[in-house]
Amino acid sequence: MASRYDPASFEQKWRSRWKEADLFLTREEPGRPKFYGLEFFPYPSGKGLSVGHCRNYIPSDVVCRTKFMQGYNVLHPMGFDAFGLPAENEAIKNQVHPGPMVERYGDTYRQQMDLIGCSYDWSRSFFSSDPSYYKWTQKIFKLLFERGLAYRKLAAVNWDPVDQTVLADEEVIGGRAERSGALVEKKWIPQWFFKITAYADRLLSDLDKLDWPEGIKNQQRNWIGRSEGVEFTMRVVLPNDAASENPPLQPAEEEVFSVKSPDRGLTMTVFTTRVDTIFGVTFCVLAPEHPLVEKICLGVPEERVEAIRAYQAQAKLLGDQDRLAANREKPGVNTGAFAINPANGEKVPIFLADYVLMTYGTGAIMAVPGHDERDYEFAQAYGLPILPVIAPEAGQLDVELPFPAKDGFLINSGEYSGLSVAEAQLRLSEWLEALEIGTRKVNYKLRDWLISRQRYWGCPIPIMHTQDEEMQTVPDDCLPVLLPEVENYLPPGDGTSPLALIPEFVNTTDRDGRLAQRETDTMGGFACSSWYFLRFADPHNDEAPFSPEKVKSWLPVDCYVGGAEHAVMHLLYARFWTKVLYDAGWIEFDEPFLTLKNQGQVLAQTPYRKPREGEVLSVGQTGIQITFAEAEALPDGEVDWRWARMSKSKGNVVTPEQAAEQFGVDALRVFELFVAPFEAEIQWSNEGMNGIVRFLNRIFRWIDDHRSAWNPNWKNSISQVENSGSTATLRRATHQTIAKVTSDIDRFAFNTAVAALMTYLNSLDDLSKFDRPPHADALSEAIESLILLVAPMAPFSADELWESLGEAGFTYHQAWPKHDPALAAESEITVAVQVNGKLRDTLTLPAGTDGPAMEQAALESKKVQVFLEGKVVRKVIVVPGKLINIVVSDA
RNA sequence: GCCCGGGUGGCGGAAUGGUAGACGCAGCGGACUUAAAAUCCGUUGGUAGCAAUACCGUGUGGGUUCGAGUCCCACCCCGGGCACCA
Repeated sequence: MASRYDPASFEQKWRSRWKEADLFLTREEPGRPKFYGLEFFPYPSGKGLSVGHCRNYIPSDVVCRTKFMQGYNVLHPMGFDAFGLPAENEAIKNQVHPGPMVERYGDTYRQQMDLIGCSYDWSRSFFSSDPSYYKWTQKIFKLLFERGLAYRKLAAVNWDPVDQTVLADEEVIGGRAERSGALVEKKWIPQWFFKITAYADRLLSDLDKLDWPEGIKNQQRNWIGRSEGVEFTMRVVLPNDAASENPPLQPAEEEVFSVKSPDRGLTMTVFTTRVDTIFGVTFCVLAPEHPLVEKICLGVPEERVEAIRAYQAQAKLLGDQDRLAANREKPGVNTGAFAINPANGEKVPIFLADYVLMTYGTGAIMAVPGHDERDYEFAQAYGLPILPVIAPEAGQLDVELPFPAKDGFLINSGEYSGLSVAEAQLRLSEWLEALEIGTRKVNYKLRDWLISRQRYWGCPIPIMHTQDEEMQTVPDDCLPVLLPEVENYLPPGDGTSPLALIPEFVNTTDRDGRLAQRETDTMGGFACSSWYFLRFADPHNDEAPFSPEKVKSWLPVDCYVGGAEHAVMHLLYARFWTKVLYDAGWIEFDEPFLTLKNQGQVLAQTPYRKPREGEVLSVGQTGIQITFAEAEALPDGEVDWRWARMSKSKGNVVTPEQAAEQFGVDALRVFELFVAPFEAEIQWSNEGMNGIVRFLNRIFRWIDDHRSAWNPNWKNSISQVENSGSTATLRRATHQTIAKVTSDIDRFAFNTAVAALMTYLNSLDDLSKFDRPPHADALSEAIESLILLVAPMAPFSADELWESLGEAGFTYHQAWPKHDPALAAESEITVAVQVNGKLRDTLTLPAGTDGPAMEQAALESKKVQVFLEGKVVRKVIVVPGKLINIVVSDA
């Protein structure tokens, strides 16, 4: 009999029974509400799951199990993000083929997820590397291509000279390859992009309708980086170009930067968000690779050209990371050319400097050193004039520069002086527009999504290059373009894809039957994870990526759970694809994830020590991490134990297998739910786990002690039971707990839900203080409620307890308890009595005591009267059922 | 530098503007035991007091309010993200 929590005796039994019964097969009964609970698509690493990863899966599982018991049709699927660089790199390291390797790793994940009791419908599972899945990834690529949202252009990639391979941006940290540690070089290769910038505005504005953590939404807003400003054209004059001294202003052109033939006068277009500072322009800056530089070189003296060329060469060598390094002095070069400020006709020098980026705005700026910190630094370095044109107060002339703030008034700005910044921005933009040299414009920091990888292990891009150098999509009936089975998939090292070395793959025929060559790039892993949540609704469809009806019945995802590290990449890409599919009419919603939750990490005690003589700590490093064996060997005082994120490299990982062995799965689950709020970090501790084991033990014992009272038909007879004494007390506790646990799970407050169950258990033990035990039906209600309320959190124990009552089947199939507010209501209220806001007494009064009666009882209190002596009562605040505050003052 | 979070007992944490510290861990006292473990009961913010009780307490300083951990302003510290985007 189950008299204590002995997981070894029942866990495996229930795991097998759930499997035999296909317990978690998705129910699709008409007439029930639906709930789609999903966790981030994991890449199955060879290291397996730690109890840290479980923090993602357990809470989500609790919600899905609860929703099912509440009568929902629940979709709770799991699959694996198998394509991509992490898998390929690991396979290279192990000298195996990535396909079988990843499948093996996925199986391990699945076993571990089953171990911890996740309620996944495995019949819907897939790997993103399955041809039956990536066929449809290719189909969606074609849709993007056909809608003009996938294009190919020459672009710089991150090249790792040690590993001889291209790296994704996220594999480059601080300019160095994450794995090899080599300085990443720039390499120019034709690349595929998705035109996510076309959706920038919608991706930004639709954030407002999502129930996501504010921090994540903010990160996306920053990443998209919308800014409103003005783009306008400036005339460019060259030193030996006397003819162009005073030509008329040319109208603005459509293109981003307009370059005109020298005989008609050169112009440059700049973008600014601070058109109000236009009178403060003392120079202009072009990005080093700006096309106008070529024209300028034709009209400046030879020594200038040499300096320009030298600077361009130097700038080209620098990787982006070096360029963006903090606190770096700003190098640049004076071109010798000048721009004319349209506001005041002044001639200012044009510089080249790499602090201006060719990839943002027009690649050219008007520099206002008085009101921009970057321009200020540059002006100081090159001895350029710095002029104040905005002051905190109207008319104030002594402004401390740089003054970048936007709340101020114009000075030194001709007829615009005295206006506020906002007013001046409006008037000056209108003026530039009227002159037809400028236009208001919105720019985004967001860049197009670089999708191609010159690597083997990815979804092939379904494009053919014809003999006429056209690009054709592979016809639907030829999909999928299968990834060829090869022995050697190593990158060749020259920046081409390994697929390019396989003639049988490359050579094909185009739609007209002529010879053609396949695209040999593959898609980065983020493409595959941008639609997997749709496939789960209809995972075995071989006619289409999904049937619109099935997607309509399950999507959007009601609750999406994963780590905050995917705040921008995956979540932005998935939103983008969803909007494209919506625009194409494939689906009827344009946001995939209504609610998003980020779980906190799991930290473990990790040993560090102080640096020894001769050891130098790098910036930000506060100690030297040591192994547990080293820590053992050192004297206590020399080891500095800190909380650090669990990771294999730190040697502080606890696996779910270890936790299950030592404490049982249910203890693991309840611990992770209880020890801190869902979003917060938790600290792994064996003492904490022991506390949970104690709690589970007490549940088993209490139910064992009261099993003789169990009446399976209590629901039919309990309404006849007199509700008084210990029976009333018990039923009140039961119904209060049902209410609390239900609402806490609903709001992801699992820690307080567990606490409520612990409180409940304490009150069950207190029942022994009554002379008469509660009625057997009330006890039965308590037994059943307790088992069912813990079931989503500790499902193995719940089923074991349920069976120990003589009941058949699974708690998963029982209806979630409902609370009766009348039974939950307190018969007495505890009222706080304050004098001048300080607590002086608490009174116990019958529930429903009205305000005046409360006030009277408070004034009669002896403890209170002590504080009223010699005072005058000015006012009495009464919060019915809660509190009385008597405001007094000296007489 | 900018943008988000967050500072509450020895520790993890709880608290729709209304009794701060629920619940748990650790500690202390006791019961059971030959003993220990386990279990059970009690106790535990600080200071003073035999006690009743009083005073002080939610990072710091102000403010709003009958009443502030909670709202507002300024600042300090910690964690995370972004970082020359004109």
